[in-house]
Amino acid sequence: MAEVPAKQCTSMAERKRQLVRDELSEAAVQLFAEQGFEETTVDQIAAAVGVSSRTFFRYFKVKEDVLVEFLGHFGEQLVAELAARPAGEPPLTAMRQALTPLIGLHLEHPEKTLRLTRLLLSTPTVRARYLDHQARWRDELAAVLATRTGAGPDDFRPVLTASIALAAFAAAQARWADLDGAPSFVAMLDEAFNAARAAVQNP
Amino acid sequence: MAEVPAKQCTSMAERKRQLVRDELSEAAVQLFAEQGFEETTVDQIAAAVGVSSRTFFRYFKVKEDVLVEFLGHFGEQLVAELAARPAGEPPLTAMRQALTPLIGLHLEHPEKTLRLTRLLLSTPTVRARYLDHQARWRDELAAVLATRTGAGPDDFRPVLTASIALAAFAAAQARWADLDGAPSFVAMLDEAFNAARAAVQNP
DNA sequence: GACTTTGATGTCAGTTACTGTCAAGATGAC
DNA sequence: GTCATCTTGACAGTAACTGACATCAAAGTC
Repeated sequence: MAEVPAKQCTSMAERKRQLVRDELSEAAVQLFAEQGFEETTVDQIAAAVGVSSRTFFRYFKVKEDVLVEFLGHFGEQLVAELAARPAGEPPLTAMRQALTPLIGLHLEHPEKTLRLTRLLLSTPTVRARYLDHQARWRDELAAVLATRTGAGPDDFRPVLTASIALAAFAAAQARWADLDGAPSFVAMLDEAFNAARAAVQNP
Repeated sequence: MAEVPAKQCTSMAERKRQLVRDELSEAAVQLFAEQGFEETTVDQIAAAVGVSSRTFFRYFKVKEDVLVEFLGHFGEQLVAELAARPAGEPPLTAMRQALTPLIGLHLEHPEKTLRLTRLLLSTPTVRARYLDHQARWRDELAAVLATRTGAGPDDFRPVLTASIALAAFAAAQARWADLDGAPSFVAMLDEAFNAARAAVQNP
């Protein structure tokens, strides 16, 4: 009984789709790491999984998304973590706390995360797409913060709180990748948040 | 004597190049506004100016850059303005002050700026590229701030100060475009900066 | 169990962004 | 005038995408 995979709501077809999707992004990251992003064609990725390139584009809007997707759940998860924070917690603190478990999650596979982060930050077209995703996360996070604090639609605080938190995260992430995956991602995140406070304190 | 164009260091050839460049971006913005970004081909832009599409790509690395380029000097100008701020001024205040004259500059052509901003924020590939440029500005601004404050390379404060200022700018810009070019861009910028302060004050 | 419907896929053709290469014309130095 | 440099156009080629259509398998429906 315990063996039967929890069927939840995911149909057979849906799980099949997810499988193809996972294999595609897995193969893509592999190939990107070996040959670089620009040097790898969509045909190669599709061939590695045994599907046509047309199918690839049915799963990912653009080539870049296969990478962003890989860290893709990060956005959703972050929104979920934020929503789960206690209501009384001040916004920026809530953001800071929401980040911790996700970072821990990613650091379970440090080498993979590192390779991925490097690709994400070094290839211009990928980086651009990544930033665009981050902007979407920012807006979703801001929406959650707005409902938490009851801020009106013309209040800038939610967006800026989300922006600051993501900026701190980005800074820590870049530093972490720069130091070849230094052990203390979380410590750097704290440093970054403190730097944000200092930046505003000394106006 | 006063009639003679200040020849400075720009050679004839260089000015000719600048002319082509300007005409290309002018024509591009025109066409984008009429038909949309994706619907306009590089061939059309080039044809409108009377050059080959090959030449277009000698001036702009990618199609998106012709738009970003248009607001492109913004980054350099911002760095210059920041560098010109008095040394004693606190970093975030310096950033805030550096923004004012640039906004004023852009608001000299409100309808043009508005059309451009809309294109910049609404087309995904353009927006992505724009964010990437912003990230580059952020790093340059951070470098200037670091030398101003004497911060070391492992100090997060410069990057975060720049990030926060640009985030405030972006928020104000988005709101401004959303309100069809409301009159008070500068007022909104102040609001956004205050929101950043508030976001950090209530931790 | 036959029938229908739905969804995923492959194939193919076509568009467009972008790049390398080479030859031709303009420009400026001498 | 002549050589060198710079800019451009023409052409060919690659690769990212997209739309249209046929096919095949799984999932109901009766």
